Amino acid sequence: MSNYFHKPRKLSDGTRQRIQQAVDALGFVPNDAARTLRTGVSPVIGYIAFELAGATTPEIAAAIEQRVSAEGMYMLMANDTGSEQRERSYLQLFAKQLVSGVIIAPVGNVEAELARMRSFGIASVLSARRAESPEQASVSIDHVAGGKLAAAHLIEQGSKRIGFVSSSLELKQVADRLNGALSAVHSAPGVTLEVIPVPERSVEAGIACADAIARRPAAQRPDALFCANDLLAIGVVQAFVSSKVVSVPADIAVVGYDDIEFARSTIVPLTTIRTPHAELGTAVADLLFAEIDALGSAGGRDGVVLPRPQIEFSPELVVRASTVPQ
Amino acid sequence: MSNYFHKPRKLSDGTRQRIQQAVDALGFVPNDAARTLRTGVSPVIGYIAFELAGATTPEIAAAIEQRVSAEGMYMLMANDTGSEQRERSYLQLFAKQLVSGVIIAPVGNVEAELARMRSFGIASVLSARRAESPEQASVSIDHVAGGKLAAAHLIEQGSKRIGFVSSSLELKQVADRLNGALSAVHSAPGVTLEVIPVPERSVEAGIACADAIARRPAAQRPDALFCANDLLAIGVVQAFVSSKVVSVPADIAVVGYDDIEFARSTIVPLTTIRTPHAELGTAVADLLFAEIDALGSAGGRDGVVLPRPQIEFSPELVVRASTVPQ
DNA sequence: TCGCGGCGGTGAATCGTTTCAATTCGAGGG
DNA sequence: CCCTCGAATTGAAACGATTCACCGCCGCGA
Repeated sequence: MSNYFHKPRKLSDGTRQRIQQAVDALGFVPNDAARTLRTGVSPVIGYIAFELAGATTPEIAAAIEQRVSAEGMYMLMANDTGSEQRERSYLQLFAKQLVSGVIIAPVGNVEAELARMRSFGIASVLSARRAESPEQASVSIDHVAGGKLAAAHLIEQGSKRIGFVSSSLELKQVADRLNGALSAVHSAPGVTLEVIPVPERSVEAGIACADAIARRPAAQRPDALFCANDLLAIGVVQAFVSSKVVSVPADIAVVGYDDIEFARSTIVPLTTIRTPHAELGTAVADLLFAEIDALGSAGGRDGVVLPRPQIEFSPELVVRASTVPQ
Repeated sequence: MSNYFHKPRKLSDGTRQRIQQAVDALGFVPNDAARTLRTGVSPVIGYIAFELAGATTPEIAAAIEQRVSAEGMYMLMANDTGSEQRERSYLQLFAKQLVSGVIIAPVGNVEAELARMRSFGIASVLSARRAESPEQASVSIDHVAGGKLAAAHLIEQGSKRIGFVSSSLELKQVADRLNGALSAVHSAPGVTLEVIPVPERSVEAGIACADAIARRPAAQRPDALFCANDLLAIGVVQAFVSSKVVSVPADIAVVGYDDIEFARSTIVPLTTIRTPHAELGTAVADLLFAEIDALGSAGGRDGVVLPRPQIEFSPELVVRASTVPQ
């Protein structure tokens, strides 16, 4: 009866019906473990993302899922909750399960592990972070350019004293934004940049930060704030609006980062840096399929690995009322 | 060498070291497919949730993941994007993969499929929806009680004409909220409830809805709005505040639903119904492990299935400024 | 009528792990 | 010194789907 599944065209109608009945009657369920064992491939793609709750992850995941399902495959997500150890153990789980490919937006450095997995046939794409090794495919966002865009826009609007509001500069994505902003500031004479640290990247941290700034003497306040993400920016704007001491954007202009759904529907719509999530997800999925093919055809033949694509998306500036008076 | 993995205590030190070296040298990776094929179980729990982007899902997922990982197992998520067909295909994927258990917050009706899966040994817990069959374990939230709480609170604050803002009453969770609200209204003489439909449950839909209400003659406006979720409520409040025609809560009080993170940090902090997400996630995971045990020990012995637990959480009212003047 | 070719169908080997039975080895007691 | 017992180790069977080789049957052409 094995032909029923993999070579249906070779079966006569009679036999097909006979088997069909048996399948229905017995409630037969094919065993994927056996199939994977025999064929060495599984129809699933693994996606590991930290910060599931983040506003960007779901959109990316949906885009990947769409491409993956169009290919007749499945995407299974694992969310390490920011734990590097958990992240690794999920990578190993996927490796043991012989998934067809892995997409990972990592917390820690996983390139060595990915290289090892590649050596026995599991393709991977690094997402949201540029790979250090040329053999590792990646799709990332140019956050330096994003930071530069934001700062340049503020400078263009006449800001002279810019505050960069952020937590943990250890996260590369955030450090890049600062570096981009700094480069824009450096090429603009007379403009200064102050780093204003906050405990976390949340609305509440933004509110607290804005309150602190509002309490400064007016002369010591920055005239613009570039927040490391939209949550912070939303908190900042809200606090300023409520306090009535500082007006946005007249006294202080505010730029966020990410263009989350809320950004456009806050009380003062937020100028922000849009990172193309859906496009990124689609690109990641496409690249992964390319990697799977490459590994399947060339990978086995020799030890030489060609440099793999490292795609980088450029974010764009979205101007709204928080920097430009209406 | 098989003993190396499953009976390490039965090996002498010498042999263990010999194998250890071989494993390291060859870069040996165990094959989970073979293991699953042989043992009939896999160390993964499947979680299928619609609306990954929803504010509640990540928190529930994190709670489940925590319990699951404490048990030495793995949780893999699949997000159908609200598609009943995709939901089913992921259920079948998990079935074919012989996962140990499945947690599902379904769009459609999947109880028959879950029963079928149970018949060959895959345990499941229905999440966020009460099971219709007594044989199906479930953990849900009593949205009727939630709706009642919200309406009762508004009535207590003196509201007489309540508007229920929502999209698609087909979603059971939403219909329940309305039913709860209706029961509170019915027992309060002189109070009326108007259903105000919106195209979707988003901030923007809330804004549009509020604008429409603000344009009504003052006498025809409701004096309170119960929104089916916090996004709608946030939009509504923001639009009222911006319009300056209607003041919250003096003219119109607003209650949301879910208590998302934003609810407490909006310009007018939102009164809302808090559903205990983390507790729900933990309860779901605990119940699933219980189901797995039950299926493993008793399930095989006879055809009789005892009624399974159907846990129901009660939501609670969180009072903030959108209903009570400060 | 006989032979050959092709198509429909069958059976066996295989994947890697687990599990259990069988075998070997060593030690200790009679 | 030999036998027995037990622990350590080895070997083989089984899980279920796939794949491929093989077999039998039918029809067509010579």
